Amino acid sequence: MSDGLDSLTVEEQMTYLRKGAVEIIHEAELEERLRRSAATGRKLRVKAGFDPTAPDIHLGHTVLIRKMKHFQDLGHTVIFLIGDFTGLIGDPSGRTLTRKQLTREEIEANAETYKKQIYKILDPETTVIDFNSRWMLELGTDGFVTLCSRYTVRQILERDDFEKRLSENRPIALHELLYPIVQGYDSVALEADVELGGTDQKFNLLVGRELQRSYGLPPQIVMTMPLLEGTDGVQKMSKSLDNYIGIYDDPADMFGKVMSISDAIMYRYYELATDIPVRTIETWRREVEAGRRHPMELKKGLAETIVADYHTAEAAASARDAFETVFARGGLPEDIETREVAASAVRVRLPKLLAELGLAASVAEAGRLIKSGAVTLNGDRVTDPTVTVDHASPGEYLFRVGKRRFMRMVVR
RNA sequence: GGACAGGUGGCGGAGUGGUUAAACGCACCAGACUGUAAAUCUGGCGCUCCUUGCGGGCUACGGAGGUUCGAACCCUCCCCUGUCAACCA
Repeated sequence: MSDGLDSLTVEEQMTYLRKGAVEIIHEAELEERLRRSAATGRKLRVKAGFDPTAPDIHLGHTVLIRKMKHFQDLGHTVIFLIGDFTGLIGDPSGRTLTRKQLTREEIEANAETYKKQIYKILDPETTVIDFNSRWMLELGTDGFVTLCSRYTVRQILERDDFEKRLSENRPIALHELLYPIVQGYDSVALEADVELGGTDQKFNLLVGRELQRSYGLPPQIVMTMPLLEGTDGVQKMSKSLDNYIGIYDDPADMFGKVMSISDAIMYRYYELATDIPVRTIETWRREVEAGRRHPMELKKGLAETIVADYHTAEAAASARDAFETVFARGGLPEDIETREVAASAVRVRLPKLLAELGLAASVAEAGRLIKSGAVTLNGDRVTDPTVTVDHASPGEYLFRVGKRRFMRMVVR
């Protein structure tokens, strides 16, 4: 899809880059820089920062990464910045306490994980990966103090989060105030032309502008992207809320998770997590509203598109087949995990067995699931938690817990 | 260092000596209804053991001790958070 995009006019490039963005500060500046870039051949330096502690990328992150890709498509330099120094602070949220310091090895390992994932979207040949400890450590304590002198407490406290916590009498650790400064200085060190971030990053991105100005550099253009809601459809997608779709989720999982989102949020996923043009999405939406298209079909299409993006078209097609088999026709998935167990004379109670097989979090939990009718053994619903399973002779058992947990146990 | 307020389950938030594994709400899980959607309704929501019983054991209300037949609740010390005060005495 990157073919021929570098021959677009500046107007066309602007349209391409605007897609999905919440805010661009300022459009005129971006346009000007694109124009100059076209004239001089100097590529824009586009930066986005990532947390070194959480290298598991989910669909929410891809909204930003896709935007990076758009710049890449236009021939600009994209810098994937791993905030290994910033990671010591942790972006202030009021919830996060000081994070544990990662070792060099852990950071390297996480970086590798990142690479594997982002190269599903970004071009491995041209993407620049950098670490902010590179210049932060070099800065030294004295340099850091000097850096801090360029910003005032009042300016930092403008940040909504700080203001809120202050008024609610909740603590703010001193080092949290430094986070925006460090992130802003990254833009100085990298001489960034553009910084991308989620809407929640706006303050930090703007600090970058101020600091660059203070250092006599042209202030970066700030572009914010929406935060994609998680599978619950309400809160932003995040690992800690367990409402995320990881791009490394296996095809069946990924397909199922997409299918579980609400119809209302489906269009947003289409818009932010796929490359399908907005016009097409709008057409579909109207068709659904007019009753000419079934929302479930549209959602299956979404799930298939997303799975294909991070796996393969074949994997996506078979995930769809499996989904239809299991849920539309009440059948069984093809690839049920099988556990082999040696025969023994011991009769094991079902709750304990389910816990041991990993089908329930604990024995107590398994008992509850059984009582609530969530468990079937070889297709028969079991509601008595005292049922035991015979291990004595070879045989095969098929467990189903809830709608989506299956396991086959073979006794030999 | 001082005065005052506060620290309860994933989160919010009741409870202030005795059926309190801890009200209620959110989140979460399961069931029903469906399109594995949403909404709605129902049940559940620390761990473990067994003879599954309004059963036994263990763990839990910032931490450590103590008082008591019995403590989240009272006392002591400690840790943490916030508010006020702080300098011209």
